[in-house]
Amino acid sequence: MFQLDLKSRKSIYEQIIDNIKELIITGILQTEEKLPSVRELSRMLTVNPNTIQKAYRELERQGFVYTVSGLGCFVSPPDNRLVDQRQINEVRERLRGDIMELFYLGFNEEDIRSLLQEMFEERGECK
Amino acid sequence: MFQLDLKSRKSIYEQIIDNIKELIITGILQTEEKLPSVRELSRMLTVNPNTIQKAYRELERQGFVYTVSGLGCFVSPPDNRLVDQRQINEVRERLRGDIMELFYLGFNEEDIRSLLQEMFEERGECK
Amino acid sequence: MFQLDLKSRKSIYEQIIDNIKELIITGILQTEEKLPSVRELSRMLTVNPNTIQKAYRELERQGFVYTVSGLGCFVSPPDNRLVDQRQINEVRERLRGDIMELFYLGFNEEDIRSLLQEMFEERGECK
Amino acid sequence: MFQLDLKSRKSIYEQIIDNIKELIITGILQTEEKLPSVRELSRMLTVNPNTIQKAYRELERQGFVYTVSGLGCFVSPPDNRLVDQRQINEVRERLRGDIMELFYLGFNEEDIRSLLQEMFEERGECK
DNA sequence: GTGGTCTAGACCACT
DNA sequence: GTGGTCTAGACCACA
Repeated sequence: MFQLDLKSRKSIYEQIIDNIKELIITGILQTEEKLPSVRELSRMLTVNPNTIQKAYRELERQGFVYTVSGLGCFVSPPDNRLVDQRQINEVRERLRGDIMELFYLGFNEEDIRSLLQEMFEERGECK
Repeated sequence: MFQLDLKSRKSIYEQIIDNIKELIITGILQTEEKLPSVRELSRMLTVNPNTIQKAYRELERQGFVYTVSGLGCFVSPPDNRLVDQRQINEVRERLRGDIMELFYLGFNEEDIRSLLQEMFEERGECK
Repeated sequence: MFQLDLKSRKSIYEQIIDNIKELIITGILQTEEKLPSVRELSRMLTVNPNTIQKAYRELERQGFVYTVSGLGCFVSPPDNRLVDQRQINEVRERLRGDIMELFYLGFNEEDIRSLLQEMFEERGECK
Repeated sequence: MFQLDLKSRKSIYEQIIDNIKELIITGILQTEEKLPSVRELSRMLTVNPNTIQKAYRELERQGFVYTVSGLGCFVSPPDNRLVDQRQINEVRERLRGDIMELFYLGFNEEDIRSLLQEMFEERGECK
């Protein structure tokens, strides 16, 4: 399904959230599709079940998945997902900082535009 | 100089790093300019000196400033920046995640491109 | 594990770094082996935990260990070492200074060569 | 005469000591040759005179130079220099650590031997 | 349990 | 004055 990077500074449950989000956003996990159970994913990633639980709970809070007691965890339809302006602003600010840092690292506008294009194409493929 | 957001999930020293980075990248702090001393900034932000020093040390590690013991902390000239591939990859990955999140939040490619253009223009102004 | 020299001019955290580096380089601490936790080593050496953490963080920065929050600190596999030219140059310069000092202290080229050979053999043994 | 590296982690007075030691060891500054006066060197390096003073005093303590009141500071003849076993051991230990670190950074015995040879030749030239 | 952050306050070396 | 190190002790998030 995906790999964790223990060496990363990101905590494990954040990595799980981000990975699953990405699988949903790119459409690899489709609406209403069932996610692996907590215990199953726990075994797959050799990670403490509590950690998986915490990630699932946060994904639910953000509206990406919903849980049916006794059945499991499923991908929400897109319009159930929580989209608030605050979240958009957060992403924008992060994006802004990263763009500035790329400039600082020697990238120019053109470089960044083609980097973006690359990412668009990469997304096109997984969709 | 800048304000801290104590409610932020970012730690204080990270906020300091990001703020100073931005002041340097946008040219508000110029090459060889002296940063406030550890104690001075500590007073300005009412933050413990150790926290400031931690931020300064990390900025030094990343090549944004250099420190002369007994004199203070100064903005590095651009060519002394530590540009290693690892750093670039980190930014790329963050950028990638943000772009994907924007898609999820309802942005399309065109929206993102104009967002980028906005940022380029904003940068043009402060330069 | 090792002893600190409180009379040394080297700071405590530097001594810790150097000692652990040596344990790793000589293979006494093996790849993926867990280092003592911050608090544990703190107790072993009767040194403040902050000081240990500073050492661990620097070792991480240099690529000798990696940290998993909540789990502990582990020896990096050799290929994850951060080998940047800057680091090599630092060692070279130190080496150069030491060689020159040996000349000054009355050693000649042959003396230094056999000193080197001694060190090679010593290393052969611990490997 | 020589350049200081303000970005270095070494303190300024240590850099001055090391540089002058090297000039003496390599013979660029010859026995009985007069060193620049404190004020003169202070201007040359744009460094506080107290810092120069401190470096000269330490060089004197180590036996590299001697001071004649009212006349200046002169290079000592080699046999006046202070050579104690403790000093030799310090250098040896540093050397040992550096060699080990080179191994860790991917150098093998042969690499190190030729590195050494390089340094010998470099020294031959300045002598 | 683990690491990560922060404060308050002390002491030292260097400029 | 400057930065650098260290301690003691607190609180948080994560596994």
